Amino acid sequence: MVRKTKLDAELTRQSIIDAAREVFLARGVSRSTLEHIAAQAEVTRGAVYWHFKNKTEIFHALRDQVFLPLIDRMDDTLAVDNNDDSLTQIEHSLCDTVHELNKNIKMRQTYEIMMTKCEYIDEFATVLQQILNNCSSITDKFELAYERAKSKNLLAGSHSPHALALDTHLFFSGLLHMWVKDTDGSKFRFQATELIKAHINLRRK
Amino acid sequence: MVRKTKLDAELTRQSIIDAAREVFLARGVSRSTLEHIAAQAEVTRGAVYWHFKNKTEIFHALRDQVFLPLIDRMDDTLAVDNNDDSLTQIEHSLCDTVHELNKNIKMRQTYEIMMTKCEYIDEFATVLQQILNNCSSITDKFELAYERAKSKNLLAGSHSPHALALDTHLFFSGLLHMWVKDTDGSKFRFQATELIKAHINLRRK
DNA sequence: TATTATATACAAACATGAATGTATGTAAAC
DNA sequence: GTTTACATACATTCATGTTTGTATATAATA
Repeated sequence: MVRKTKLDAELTRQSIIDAAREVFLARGVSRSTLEHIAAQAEVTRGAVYWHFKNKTEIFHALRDQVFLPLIDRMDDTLAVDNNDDSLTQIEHSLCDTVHELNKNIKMRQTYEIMMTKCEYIDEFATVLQQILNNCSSITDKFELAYERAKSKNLLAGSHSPHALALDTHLFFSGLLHMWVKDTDGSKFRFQATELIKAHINLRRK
Repeated sequence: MVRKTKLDAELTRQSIIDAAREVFLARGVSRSTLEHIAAQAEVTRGAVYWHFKNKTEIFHALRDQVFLPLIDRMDDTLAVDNNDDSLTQIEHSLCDTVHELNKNIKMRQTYEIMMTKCEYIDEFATVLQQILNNCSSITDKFELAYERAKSKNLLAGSHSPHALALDTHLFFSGLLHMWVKDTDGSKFRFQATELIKAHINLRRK
């Protein structure tokens, strides 16, 4: 078989991305060769070079497919200003993210790659900056939610929504990092939801 | 010059480690070659191979020099059961770590390498496990300190020392990650101390 | 103490493998 | 007939590990 239909080609492209995810996860980005990826996708390097300029481009394609949607999703669950308890809303947003990571293997693997199997240098360094930006966007959403909680008199103590939001953001960053590193699930994954609840309960009146 | 005195040789060894830190930071561990490191240390690869088996061994030497001491230091500041306010003790322990990272360039660079410039695969994977272990050791120390705080009736609310310790640990993990990524210091570094204070104040009665 | 032997601390050269990118070939889709 | 979607072959670079050479520090010996 040689020349495929457009659909076939798109499937090939996707299978290369999927293969890259497996290979990156197993060998780390830098030690993964295009030959590894091609073999895993059951094509030759020719196909890989046809669809992608180089390994970096595959990496970015992989990232865009699952990482960005997760950010958007968090944004969404936080944005809605329904008449729910705002603290519960934050809690749900965090739990939802963890839940999504739990059930979505591709997303989980991609996250693991991005956090522990790649080096943020040169062309990857910009990714770090993007992560920081996404983070401050999410922190802003937290802050708004905490402000709503404050105005509804749901908060214990008299802490500023801004400080609370930063604290929650750092907590969740830490949780995600540990969640990813805890591959056997014995330390964090099994109790992630409880940790989130406890974190939010610290703030409840 | 060829054969040096034992002291000279030790200086050479150290300069190779220092060179590796610079090179790792600039190019990432995987893209750093022994030639790069040798050049930075102003020796040849012959010297590098004399002192180290390979790049991995240099990495571990680098890590042991600054990473382990930092863990020990945290352990120490937390272990003492003086009659200080236990919450302040935790706060000081965290601030002290941040302060150390601020003033100790080598430590800061090494931390940055370990967090964003290396891939945790194969021989490095064990490092991840060690990190997790160190973390739970520190979490235990937090928990003991929170128990002391509770018995002295310093805590707001009725949260368990265990939950508080985990929350603090995750907060601090997140903070360190962001602190490292925030290389220009505009988002986290400048207010790390305030963030820590705010985190602890959430717990104060 | 002077001489000799040996191990040390590298430098320099070499040999090898592996990854990359490119160029070319080709059969089927359009 | 032309372009597409690859496979195959080729050229080049580059990093690694090893081997060899060598001047000197240091230990052994006389």
